[in-house]
Amino acid sequence: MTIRDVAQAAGVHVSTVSRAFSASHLVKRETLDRVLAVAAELGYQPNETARALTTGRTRNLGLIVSDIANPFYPPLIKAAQSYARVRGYQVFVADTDEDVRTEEELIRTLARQVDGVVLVSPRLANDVIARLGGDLPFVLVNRQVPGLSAVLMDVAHGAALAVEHLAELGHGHLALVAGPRGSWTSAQMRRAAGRAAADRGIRFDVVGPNAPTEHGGITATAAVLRTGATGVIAYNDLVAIGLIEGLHDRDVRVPRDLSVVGVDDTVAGRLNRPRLTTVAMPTAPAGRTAVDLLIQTVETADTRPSTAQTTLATSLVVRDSTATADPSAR
Amino acid sequence: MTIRDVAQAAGVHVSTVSRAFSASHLVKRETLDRVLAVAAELGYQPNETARALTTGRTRNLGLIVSDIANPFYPPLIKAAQSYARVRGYQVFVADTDEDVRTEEELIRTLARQVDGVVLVSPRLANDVIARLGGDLPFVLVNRQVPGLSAVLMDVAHGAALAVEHLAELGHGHLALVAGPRGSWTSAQMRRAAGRAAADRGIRFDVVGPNAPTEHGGITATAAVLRTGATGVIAYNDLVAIGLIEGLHDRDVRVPRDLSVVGVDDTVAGRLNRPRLTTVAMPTAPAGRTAVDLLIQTVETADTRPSTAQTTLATSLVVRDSTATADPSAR
DNA sequence: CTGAAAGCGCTAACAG
DNA sequence: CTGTTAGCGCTTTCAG
Repeated sequence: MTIRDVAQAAGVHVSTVSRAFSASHLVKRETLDRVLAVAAELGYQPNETARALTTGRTRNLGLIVSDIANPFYPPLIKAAQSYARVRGYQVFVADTDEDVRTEEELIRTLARQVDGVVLVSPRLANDVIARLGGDLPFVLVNRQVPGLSAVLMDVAHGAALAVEHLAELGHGHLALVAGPRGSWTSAQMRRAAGRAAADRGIRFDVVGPNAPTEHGGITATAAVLRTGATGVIAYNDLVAIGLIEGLHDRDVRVPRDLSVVGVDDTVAGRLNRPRLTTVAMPTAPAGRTAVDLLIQTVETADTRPSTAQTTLATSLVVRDSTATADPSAR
Repeated sequence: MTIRDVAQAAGVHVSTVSRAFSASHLVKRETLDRVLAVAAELGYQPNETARALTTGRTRNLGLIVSDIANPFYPPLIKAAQSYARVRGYQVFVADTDEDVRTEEELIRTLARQVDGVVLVSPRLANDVIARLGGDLPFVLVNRQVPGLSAVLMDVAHGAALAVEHLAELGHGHLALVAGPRGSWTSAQMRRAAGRAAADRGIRFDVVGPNAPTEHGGITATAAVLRTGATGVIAYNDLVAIGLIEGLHDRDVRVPRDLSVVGVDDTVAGRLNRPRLTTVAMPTAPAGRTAVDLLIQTVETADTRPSTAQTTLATSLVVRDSTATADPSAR
C-alpha cells in the first residue's frame, strides 16, 4: 500500500497525496478530503523510512544512559519518551552498562539513524564527546562540555543544603562518599559540599571513587568509618542504602550513631528503613527539557548549533536517616 | 559521504562497495580489503535509512510497556535492549501510561518503523491484539493470545509456592490482593493460588481489583483485614509494600500479626523493612527471550508466523515478611 | 567476481 | 492548486 495506490484510487498525482500528508495547507479542501478518505479506506500509512530518506530527517532520537535499571533513570526515560512522542518523535533507549567503550560505540551506531542524541551523565572524556558532537546534535544531562547544550541539575546547591542540614544537627565532621570516576555530578558535589563545609569550619573528607550502586556503598563502609565523620553525604540513594547496610552489619546505627544523606530521591530511598534523607533531583523535568532542547536544535539546524544551558533546581527532603550529632541531646 | 564516494575513491562500482558491506563473501579478498580501507579512511558509514528502504527491514524493534517507572520493567527493558544490540537491532521503548488507547495508538505508530514489537503485559483485548498482530510480528510477555508468540512467567507455580509456604507456617486462612483488571498475571495467580489453597483445605479470599502500585496496596488494607486472613499474597511487591504500610498505620505488625508475600522480587521489596518474602519473576530472561523470539520471527518471515510459547520458571524468595501463624510458637 | 541498471516510497523544486 | 521530474543512498537482479 503505497502513495501511488492512493493517488490512483483518488484520481490525483502522487505529489498531491504527499502534500495531503505532509503539507495539507497546499491542497484544496475538497481534494484533501477525498485523498484522505481514500487513504483511510485503503489503510494507507506513509512509509517513514522513505520519508526519512528524502527529507534526511528520521524523527527519531537516541537516549543513552549508563544503567536503565538504576532507579534514577526510569522517571527520566519515561518523561523523555513521552514528551518526544507528543512532538512526533520516537526514542531509542540504550544502556552503556557504565562502560566508556560501549558508550562511544553506541553513540556511533545510533548516530546513523537518529536526528539527535540525549546523553545522560556520560562518562566519556570531554574531547571525545565534543568530537562526536560535531556530527550530530547532542544534549547532555548532568555534564558540561564547551559548545554543547546541557540540562543540569543543581546538585551543587543540593549538596550545600545537605551540609547545612547536617551542620544544623551539630555534625562537625562530614564525609562524602563519591561516585564513579568521570562523573560530573560527583565532582560538583565534592566542590560544593567541600566549600560549604569549609565556610562553616567543618572538617570534610572524601571517600572514593565508588561504583554508583548499593554494592559501592557497602564497599565504602570501612573507609567511611575510618574518617571518623558523624555525617555522611552519599553520591546517590543506592550508595547511601548500601552504606547503611554496611554500617548495620558493623552495629553502627543510622541515624543514632551516624547520619546519612542520599541524592536522587528515588523510590528506593523512600522505601528504605530508615527512610532516607535525600537531595531530590528533578529527573522527569530533566528528561522533558533535554528532549525539548534537542528537538529545538534539530529543527533549526540551519543556524549555528545553539548552546543552551538550563539548570534545574534541587531540594532537600528530610526524612529519618539524619539526626542530631549528640545522642545525649535526644 | 555516500557509497558513491567510496566507489570512486576505490576505483570500483557502487555495487561492489555495497557487497563489501552487506555480503563480503561475494567480493574478492584484495578488492574487499581495498574498499574497506578506503571506506575507513573516508569515514564512510552506510546510511541505515537507505538500506531499510531497499531491503524493507529496519532492524529496529519496538518495546511497549505500561509504565517504565514501575520497578518491574527496567530490568526487562535493559535486558531486551542489550540483547537486541548484540543481534544488530535497536529498540524503541514506549510507555502506555496504563492507558489502552495509548497502547493501541503506540502500536500503530511504531508499526511503521520497526520490524516487530514486544508487548509486555498489554491491557488491550485479545481480538484487538490479534488484529494488530496480523500486520506485524508480535511477541507478548505475560499474556496469551491465540496465534501469537509469547514469553510467560510461571506465576501460577510461584503463587502455588507462596500458598505452600504460608500453609507450612500454619496459616489456615489466606487472601489474595489482586491486580488490575485485564491483567493476565493476576488471573493466573488467582486461579493457581485458589486451587493450591483448596487442595489444602485452606480458606481463600480475593480482594480487588487494585491498582498495581503502592497506593493500591494501601487502599486495599481495610478490605484485607475484613477477610480475617492471616496470610496474604499481593499482586506485586509494590502492592505488598503499600499493604504493609497500611497495616502498620493500623498497628497490625508484619509478620507478627500477618504474613505478606509479594511478587516480582524488585529492589523495592529487598529494601523494604521487613524485607519482603516474594515470588521472584525472571524479568531479565523474559526480555532477552522475547527479543530472541521476535528476531527469529522477523528473520523467517517467509514461513508461517511461528507461534512459539516459552514459559520461564519463578521461585519463592523467603525473607522477613512471613512468619508462623501462631505467635506463641515462636 | 564485478559492472550496469532498475527501483524501494517518498519529497521537493519547478512549471503550469 | 496540481502535475512533472528528479533524485535521497542503497540493494539486487541480470549480464558479462
